[in-house]
Amino acid sequence: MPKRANLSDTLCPVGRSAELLGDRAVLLILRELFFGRRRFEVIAANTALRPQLVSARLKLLVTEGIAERRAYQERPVRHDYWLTDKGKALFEVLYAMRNWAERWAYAPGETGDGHAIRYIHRACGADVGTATICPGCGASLGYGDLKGEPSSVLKAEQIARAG
Amino acid sequence: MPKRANLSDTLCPVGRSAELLGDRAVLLILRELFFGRRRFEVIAANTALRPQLVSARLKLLVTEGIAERRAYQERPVRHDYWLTDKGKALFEVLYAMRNWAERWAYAPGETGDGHAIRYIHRACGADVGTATICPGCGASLGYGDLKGEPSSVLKAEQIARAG
DNA sequence: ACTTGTCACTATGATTATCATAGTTACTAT
DNA sequence: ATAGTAACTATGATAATCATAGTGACAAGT
Repeated sequence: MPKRANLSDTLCPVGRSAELLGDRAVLLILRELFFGRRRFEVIAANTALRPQLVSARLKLLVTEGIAERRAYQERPVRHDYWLTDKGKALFEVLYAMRNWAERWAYAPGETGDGHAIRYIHRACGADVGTATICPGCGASLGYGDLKGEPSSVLKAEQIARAG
Repeated sequence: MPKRANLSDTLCPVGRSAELLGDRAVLLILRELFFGRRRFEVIAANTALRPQLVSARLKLLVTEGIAERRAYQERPVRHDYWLTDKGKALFEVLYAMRNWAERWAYAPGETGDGHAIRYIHRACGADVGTATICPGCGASLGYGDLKGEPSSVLKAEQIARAG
């Protein structure tokens, strides 16, 4: 591709988000980070992206202040990637994407019964479905409040990919 | 690019959404459709995307059941594009993207005072800020409930693009 | 000491999506 | 007959992504 027009200089907030999020690799890597998978090889395996792409996008996420590269051990030095606050704030976007897909992107029965990923409100244990306000206790829901639980069919796929 | 791996066959809902939404052109065109801009030339001008791209993505959105191509006049036949229910359901995603950018993607003072786009709850007139529940009346907010009002600086940019 | 293994990448060459610019089709208006 | 508009399509150049392979730094095992 030629040099894409840069959207960072538009004043439109959707345009600015699109500059970052309008990229499959970025979205998949963010998904991994939100699932707590922080290591390069794990991310590459789960997303099925080539290492150069993972490398390039992680660098981008770091320079954009969305992820942070940390050494998790010395000798040998090994690094992993953590979401910053700016990165964690993207949870609402990924959650909205998940909610849309749960409703619109599956054939009937494809996920077994119920959702491909169930989200549980840690504080009260309620299955929140696709809500942004806990149907059990009324609390508003953000990253950290929820625990994602893949359905058995999705879990099987993830194991196949990792293996 | 070579044939990308297709994400539609993953069971992960974020992956399925990413297959569609992980594309700058798709996001920008959706933004236009949500703003009620339905005609090819208008979309192309506002997004600054080349007509082939607009054409290709609109076709994709139609085959995915997200947009619908309608004739708005005969003699000469002219078409425009409307969001379907499946498309309208993507509002939460775009709204989350806007909310994230309003908080994280601007330098201080860059939008004048306040947000780049203000959203007003049609029913009660309250400025909802970045909420998903109206702070004025407590109603939950979806597409159709809100009226987007670009700030003066953003409006100026849009006029410049269209002109 | 030497092989094997792991992690986090980088290198190379092929493919193809997107770009910039221009052209097309089908009609209306003057 | 000429000019204009809407909604595209065609062509050739450029660069992002692909598939496959390789690298560097270290650890563990024989």
